[in-house]
Amino acid sequence: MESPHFSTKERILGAAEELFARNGFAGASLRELTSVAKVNLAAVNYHFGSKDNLVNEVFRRRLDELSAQRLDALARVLAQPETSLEDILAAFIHPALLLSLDTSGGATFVRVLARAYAEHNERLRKFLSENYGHVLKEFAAAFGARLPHLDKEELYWRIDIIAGALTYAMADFGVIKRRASLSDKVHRERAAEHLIRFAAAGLRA
Amino acid sequence: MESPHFSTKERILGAAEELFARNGFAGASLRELTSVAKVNLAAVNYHFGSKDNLVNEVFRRRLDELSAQRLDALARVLAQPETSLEDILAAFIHPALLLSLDTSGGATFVRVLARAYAEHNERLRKFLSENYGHVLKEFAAAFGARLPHLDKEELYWRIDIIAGALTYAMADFGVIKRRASLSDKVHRERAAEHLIRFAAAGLRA
DNA sequence: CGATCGACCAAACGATCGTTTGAATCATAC
DNA sequence: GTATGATTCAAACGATCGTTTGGTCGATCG
Repeated sequence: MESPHFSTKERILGAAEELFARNGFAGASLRELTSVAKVNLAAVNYHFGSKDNLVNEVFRRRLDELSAQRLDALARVLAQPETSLEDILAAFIHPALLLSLDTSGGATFVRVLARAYAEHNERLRKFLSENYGHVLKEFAAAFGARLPHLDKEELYWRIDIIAGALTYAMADFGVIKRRASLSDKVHRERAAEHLIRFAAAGLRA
Repeated sequence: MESPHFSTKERILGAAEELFARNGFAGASLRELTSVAKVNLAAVNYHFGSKDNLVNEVFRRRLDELSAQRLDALARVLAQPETSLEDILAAFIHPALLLSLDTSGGATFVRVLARAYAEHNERLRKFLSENYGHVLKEFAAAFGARLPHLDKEELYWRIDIIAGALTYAMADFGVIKRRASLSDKVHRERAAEHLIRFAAAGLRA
């Protein structure tokens, strides 16, 4: 699964990403995880202290860059003379799309992200909120400035729905499978286009 | 939690609904479950055979009626001289809204439903698809007849996004909490209104 | 060379899991 | 009243979980 020239910590993180996506956090055992990573069972506690902290590090490895890319893209479109809702939505969605196209684990991580939304794990939610909550806040402000006809409550509702739909779509949660003739790349790019148009229309309604 | 005049099977189903919503299917142990239900540990295997089958029965208890109500509502709006997208969406969403307002476990069950979407449990997905997949098929046909400008692929994508957003919204997945001044009933009714308008606009785009 | 320290390993720890067992208890029918 | 079948019960089963232990390996340095 993971080439042997990766370090022990990297192999553990890679296997964790894989198994967390497939079986959830509680459903992935350290024994299966260390077996996939080809490391000793005790290596997880040695390098990461505990399984809980391993979960945190799996997120930190990807979210630092994803959040930076999203904020970069947002700043870039806000610097334009005119910024459409579609631009802001693209700034949010495209970095996640790029990550989902990454062949070295990024695609798997997007599914792990969806797991985090779904499981109500209070410890994990706190970690994510404390470390990456400011990203959502900045996007909410950008939307709000361009939707003055929506009061704060209604705006929050719609952003909430968009975040849910995005998570759902990016993680391939749906029952409908892509057509075999379409490559994964094309499949995901179309999903992003649909989602942006869908969300923009919903926000303006 | 559950009044003692309920039968053992009913107390088990009620406690299972509660704990599955809070901790997921794998995360809810039979020991905590039977403790909440005030029944013996062995009662689950005696009355339901296994934990897996208990999960199935928790769904069957609610989904039979929910599916019937959705199909009833769909047939009713399709019998009208003119049927809008909003009508069809309401036929899908309103029964779930009613269930989420039910104070005797229905509200909890909606969160269990969202768990089923989130967890990729193959066994459970197969059970749900085999028993209730025809409902989604009928709604897809109704949408498709009114959206001739969308090819099949695009239509499926949008319905998929709507189903995800609905699941997300109804289960109160979002981080944004409702204002304390709003009652739960008003809160959920507004969510349904927003979702219907949002989804209709997205489908027409 | 011997000492040192981080990395790795097999093995075991205590806890918890779903499930099974066999006896006790209850209601119902004769 | 007593036999019968369904239900409930305490207790234990084997399996698996995250974690810890104590020792071994191997590179680095004085």
